[in-house]
Formats: sequence, C-alpha cells, structure tokens
Amino acid sequence: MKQSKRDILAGALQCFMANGVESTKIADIRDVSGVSVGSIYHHFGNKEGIVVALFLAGMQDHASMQEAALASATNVEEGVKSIVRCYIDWIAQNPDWARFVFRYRSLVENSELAEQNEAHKRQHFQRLKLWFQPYIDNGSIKKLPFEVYHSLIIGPSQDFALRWLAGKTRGHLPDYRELYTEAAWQALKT
Amino acid sequence: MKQSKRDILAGALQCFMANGVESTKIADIRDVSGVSVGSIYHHFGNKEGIVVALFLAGMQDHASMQEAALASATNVEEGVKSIVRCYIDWIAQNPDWARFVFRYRSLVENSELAEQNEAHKRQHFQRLKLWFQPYIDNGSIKKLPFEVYHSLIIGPSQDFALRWLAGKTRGHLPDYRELYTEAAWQALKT
DNA sequence: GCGCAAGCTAGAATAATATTCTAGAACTTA
DNA sequence: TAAGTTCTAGAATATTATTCTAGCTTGCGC
Repeated sequence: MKQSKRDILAGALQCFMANGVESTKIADIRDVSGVSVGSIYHHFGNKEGIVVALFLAGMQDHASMQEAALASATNVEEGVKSIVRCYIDWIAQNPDWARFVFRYRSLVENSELAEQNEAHKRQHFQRLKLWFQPYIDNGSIKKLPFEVYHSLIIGPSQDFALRWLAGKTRGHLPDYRELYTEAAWQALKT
Repeated sequence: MKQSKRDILAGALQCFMANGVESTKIADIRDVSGVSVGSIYHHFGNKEGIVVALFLAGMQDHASMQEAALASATNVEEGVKSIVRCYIDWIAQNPDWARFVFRYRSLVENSELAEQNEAHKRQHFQRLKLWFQPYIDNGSIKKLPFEVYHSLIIGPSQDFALRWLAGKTRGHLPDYRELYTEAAWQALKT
C-alpha cells in the first residue's frame, strides 16, 4: 500500500477517535496526514470510504490472528479457549482500532461498500465451522444451532471489552482473560 | 410531551433507521414529521439532540421494564433469568428502537449531552446491585467482581440479538429465549 | 374578553463542509 | 524516453447544518 494511503488511514483513525467520524472534516485529515484533499478523494472516494477501509483492515487483522491461534489448537477445549484469548488480546493490543471497529461497525454494515466485508466474514465463519464440526458431531461440546456458538463464546468478553474500552470498568481487560476463557468453555462443554 | 416533539422523534427514528443518522437531513425529518426546521431546532437544539433524546427514552423504557421484572422475582435464579427474558423481550418488541440504540450508543456516549444518561445508568446499576448483593453474600451465586456479572448475564443474548436485528440469523430471537436464559443461570450458579 | 408574556413555528439567510473539477507532476513500462 | 496512467494540489461548487427574525399560539392575570 502506498505510503500516502497509509498516512491518510493513520491520520483518519487519529481524528476519528479524537472527535468522532461525523465531526472530523476532510480538512482535519489533510492537516494531520499532510495529504491533500484531492489525494484523499482520489484514494478513498469519500469519507465513508476511509471508514470502510479502516474497518476492513481491522477485521481482517483480527481474523487472521484468530485462524492462526485455532490452527495450533489440538482439541476443542483449546480451540474454544484460544478464540476467547485471541479476541481479548487483539482488543488489548489495539484498543483504538478496537474502539473504532465497535463504534462504526453498523455504519459499515449499512454501507454500500459492505459486500467485501460480508464475503470475508462468510469465508472466515466457514473455516471456523469446519474446525468445530467434528467436535460437535462426536459430542465433545453441546449440540446447538451453529449461530449460537459465537454468542456463547464471545458474548461475555465482548460486553466487558466494550465497557473497558470506554474506560467504564475498574478492572483491566487482560486480568479477566482466564475468567472469560473458562466461562466460554463451561458454556459449551458437555 | 408536546405532540410536535413526539412527531419529530417518531419521524426521526423512521428516517434514521431508513438511511442512518448521517444521511438523514433535517429537511427529511421535516418532510416526514410535518414539523418545520425551525421547530425541530427549537425543541432539540441540533441533530445530535434528537439522537440523544431517542436514545435516552429507549434506555429508560427498558430499564423500567427490567426493574419491574426484578421486583417480582423471589429468588436469584428467577432474578437472573428475568433479566435475560426482559432483555430479549424488549428487543423483540421494539426492534427498530433496539437497532437504533445499539447503532448509536457510542455516538451518545461520546456526546456532551451524555451526563443525563450516565446518571440514570448509575442509579439503575445501583438498584441492581442492591437486589443481587444478598445472594452474592450468601453464596447463592458465584462471587465475582461486580462488573463481570453484566457481561455473563447479558453478553451472549446481546451478541445474538445484534445479529438477529441485522437479519443475519436463521433462528428467531424469541425462540432462543430459554436457551440464553438458562445459559446465564448456568454461568452464575454455584 | 383583553392584553401580555412565553413558548413555538416557519422559512429565508448564512456558514460550514463534503465533493467535484481541472491542470499539471510524478511515476510505469514498453 | 515518451505515452499512458496514476497521483496531487487547491480552487470552485454543491450540499446541508445551523442561526436568525418576524410572526403565530397558548395560557393566564385582570
């Protein structure tokens, strides 16, 4: 990726997190990134294009980390737990990016540019399904509608992470890593 | 509340959910609600003011429903379960309002006008704490940092509800009411 | 019922901001 | 190296939020 594009994204994330997408002006991004208004439009089409690009990059970064973690797990328990750990770790390591992704998720999902996101998500989901299916079939974890697993595994840490990212918690997210990891496993094990 | 104010809120919710807050123009709200631009600004100050009002009303509606449910529960298990049921029911009964609340939560939380929300939330949270504390003390449920309970109780249904509201699930949210209710209880019981 | 104050309403005027346009600079590659 | 392509800058334009002002309505003391 071109350096100027990278600069635009970095500057935009900075502005978006400081003042929100709505109140950051294209001129703000120009000032922070040093790239002209014309270039910004050349690369991203419009403000939403910047938001979508930032969002997709975040999702993909997390997804690949998750798949790597899953690949080295050798049983369901480790699989489930590695997903939770990876989730918490990604958020703890990229808090601003995570705030951005949570905050503007629906903006992206309701955008015209969302098909790319959908496609990636479907593929990722498909790979997760393949990994877990044998364990579902052999009764190592509860048999449930597939769409429910995600919520049982990630739901609790997601809720907490949101409040942690907003600075609304006493405890530090990583300190609860094992708590949520264990809770996810307890929710699924037979 | 004045009828014109109500009309503005109803029209705004309709517009916001059809096209998103960013792309609904004040003029759109005027067209749908039949109330002039001047009146809209008189009542709500600016577009964000409308968003905040709509958000607060939703939160308070749900909170009072939740407190009513809790008041008629006579033991912890019923208390925990009634919170989950109430949560799912409110979302299933007010899907558009729920979509709005989820989608623009962070917009409101990052707004100047958010103190009112914070105050209400703290009070509500305090009342929940009072209700649960005796059961925590006598060991009817796990002893955990207080801030973790919310995520264990609501997290899974929240995650599923978000996908249900986005039309991304096969199953119907209310069909999983007992599944999530039971899961929450299993996560907390000793 | 009358008059006045407060709150409300309409739509025009203004200001802020996103987006487009144009001309040219900098690469790419045959 | 020259044609083609991509990129850049900043001015011009279009869109949209917000403010302003003048008039309308409602409630209330007399």
